[in-house]
Amino acid sequence: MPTIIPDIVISRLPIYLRALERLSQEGHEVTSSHELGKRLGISSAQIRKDLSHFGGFGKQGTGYRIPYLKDQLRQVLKVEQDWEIALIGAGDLGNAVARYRGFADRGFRIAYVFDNAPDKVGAHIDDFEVLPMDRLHETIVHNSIRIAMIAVPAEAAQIVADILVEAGIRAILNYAPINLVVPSDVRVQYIDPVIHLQRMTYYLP
Amino acid sequence: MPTIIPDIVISRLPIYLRALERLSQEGHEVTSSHELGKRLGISSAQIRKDLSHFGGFGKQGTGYRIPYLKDQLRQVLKVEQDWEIALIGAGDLGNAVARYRGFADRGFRIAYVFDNAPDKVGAHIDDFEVLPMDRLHETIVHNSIRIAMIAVPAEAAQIVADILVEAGIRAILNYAPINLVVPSDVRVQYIDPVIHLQRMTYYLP
DNA sequence: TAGATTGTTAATCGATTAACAATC
DNA sequence: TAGATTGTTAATCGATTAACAATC
Repeated sequence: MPTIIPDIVISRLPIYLRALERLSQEGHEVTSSHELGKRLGISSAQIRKDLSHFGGFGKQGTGYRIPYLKDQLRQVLKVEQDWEIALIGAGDLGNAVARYRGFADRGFRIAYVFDNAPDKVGAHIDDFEVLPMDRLHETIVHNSIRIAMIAVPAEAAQIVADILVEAGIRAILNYAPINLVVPSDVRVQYIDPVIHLQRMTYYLP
Repeated sequence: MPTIIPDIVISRLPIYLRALERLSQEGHEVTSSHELGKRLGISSAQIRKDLSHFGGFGKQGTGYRIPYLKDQLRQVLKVEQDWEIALIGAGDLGNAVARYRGFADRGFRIAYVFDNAPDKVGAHIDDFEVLPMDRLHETIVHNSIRIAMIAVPAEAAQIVADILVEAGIRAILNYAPINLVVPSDVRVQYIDPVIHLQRMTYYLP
């Protein structure tokens, strides 16, 4: 697409895609901006507007064919094939992330797990072996990995991020509760449950 | 405060608080909207505007005293004391969440863990015992729990949410990758790593 | 005092919504 | 055809930014 799409639009596409996958599972073949909006608590106008940035995916009178729209969104988001991910940190959280079944079929596959604790290196989590941190750089470079997840303690997160960026990582999902400093062409997303909780307590009596 | 504060402002306050905690740890006593903004990639004007909704926390010429501002933000967000949380789901993810040390000192404490798998009920995760699901309702009511975290498979999440709402839960942090339907006076926040990843792949070449 | 930085106002920018012609 | 729903335009709404007087 020629014009630049607002990031806030991009941020909603995965939500639409997730809802469409759910609708598929429930046996639906077709949906409408109205139905989707009601499920998601979003106005139907916004959904139509968002989708129209990428083309006309629907039909007047009938709505959207779910398999087609899913496919189109996957293409837009570039998740038709699986991206290999490097996971750094094999503690409780890293373990849980490594075992999480939810990445499959949604565009991602954890390919390598790293840690620097001597008692963890060489251990197995399901099918993969925990690799030592000194193999991090070479592994990323060699396998052209573009995405990494950080699941190390806050103190180590920035150091890990620096190595990742240096090795060519361009997208980081950071589970450590600190802000990372990275070059502007590297994207970072944060997962910090406390941030979400604090956002809700404001409204509690 | 009399006027209603935009939710987008509220959503940034926990980020500010986290950054202030970090600055404290690094030994800073004072900061400015400019310094804070540079760290967070937010304009200084926005930070001043956001904070000014709740009062004048700074001093012209010198900026903000960090301990004072932290304190004020904690009060605004209602996280000066710890909220007790019920965690539902003691699988890999539930385990990792239950063991996570990051809730302490940020306003939260996991108080109860539930699961319905016979091999998990009665087991211990650190100091707490996994309770059976049929004790969920009574435990929440009895202890006036207001916040819950859902870490069960997607198929079970809505059923669990219904029980939680019925029992008086008013804020839910949902780790299951589905949209929950709840009454409008119940807040839900979602943690789905795939959503964040898909938001980043759009920008990858 | 001079320099710095706040809190706030007004201007700008951008996102959401309402409405409707097009059309399946 | 009649009913439904899209894609899009224009209007509204809200959020961000720029600028500056106040003042530490």
